[in-house]
Amino acid sequence: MLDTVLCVVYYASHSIRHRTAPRETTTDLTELRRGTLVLAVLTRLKTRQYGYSLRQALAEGGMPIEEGTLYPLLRRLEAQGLLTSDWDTESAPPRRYYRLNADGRRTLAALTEAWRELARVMNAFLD
Amino acid sequence: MLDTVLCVVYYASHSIRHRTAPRETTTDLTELRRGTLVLAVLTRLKTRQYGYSLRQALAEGGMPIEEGTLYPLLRRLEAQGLLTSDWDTESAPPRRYYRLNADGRRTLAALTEAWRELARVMNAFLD
DNA sequence: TGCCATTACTGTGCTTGACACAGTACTGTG
DNA sequence: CACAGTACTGTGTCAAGCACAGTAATGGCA
Repeated sequence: MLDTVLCVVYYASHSIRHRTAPRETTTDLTELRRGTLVLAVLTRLKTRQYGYSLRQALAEGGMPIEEGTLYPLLRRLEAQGLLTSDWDTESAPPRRYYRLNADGRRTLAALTEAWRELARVMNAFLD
Repeated sequence: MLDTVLCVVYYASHSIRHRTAPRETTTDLTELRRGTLVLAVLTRLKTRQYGYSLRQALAEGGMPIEEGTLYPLLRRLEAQGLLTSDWDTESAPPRRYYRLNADGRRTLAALTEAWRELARVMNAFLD
C-alpha cells in the first residue's frame, strides 16, 4: 500500500505545474480551423487570384483570414513549389497574382481526400 | 512607369526571404487534424476514461494521438476547468481517470457546433 | 527469482503556423 | 492636400503537436 502511494506521488508530483492564465476555450476555434485554412486557400487558387481578392473570397465563403496570416501562407505555398506568383503592374494599383501549378493541384487533391477522411472520423465521433 | 517599377521593387524586395528546407506537404495532415484532436478527445470523455484507454479508443476511431500530445492536452483541459481527474489505485496498475464536468460538456457542445459550421464551409469550398 | 514486454504516466525541447501589430505604396475622391 | 480604401510586406509572440526520453507497476515466462 505504501508502495502504491509512492507511485501515485511520483506521478502526481510530476504533474504539479502551475499554468499562468490558461487560454479560454472560446479561442479553440483558432485551432479548429487551423489546418483547414491551407486547404481553403488552395481551393480558391484553382483560378488566378491576387491576395486581397482571395482574402475577400474566403471571407465571403465563411473563412475569414488575417492578412498577417494569408500573405505568409502564400509565401510558404510558393516556397513549397505549389503555386506561382506574378506581378501585374498594368492595372492600378499593382497586384500580385497567385495560381496553383501542377504540384499544387496534386496537393489540393491529396488534402481534399485527407479532409474527407478526417470529416468522416469526426462525424463518427460526434454521433 | 519608373514609379510603378519602384513600388514593385519595394514589394518584391521585401519578400526576398530564403527559406531553409521547406517542409514537405505530406506532413500537412498534422495541421489538418490539429484543431480536431481536442474535440475528438472531448467526445470520448463523456464517460470516465483513463489516458491509455482513451488513446486506444481514439486510435480505433481513426484518430491516433501521441502520448506526448495526449497527456499535456488532458492537463490543459483540466487546467481550463473542463474536466476532472482522479487516481484509481485499487486496481493494477494505478490509473488516472478523466471525465468532463459541466463546463466541459458545454464546451463540447459549442465546439461541436463550430465544427459543423466549419465542415459546412469546407464542403462548400470543395464543391 | 529475474528479465522482459506491456501498461500507464510525466517531462523537455523543437517546430510550425496563426495572429497582433506595424509599416509601406498606390489610387481615387472631396 | 488629406483621407480612405486597396494591396502588400515584415516582426515578434504564443500555443500546441510531436519526437524523444524517462519513470513506475504488473504479469508472464524461463
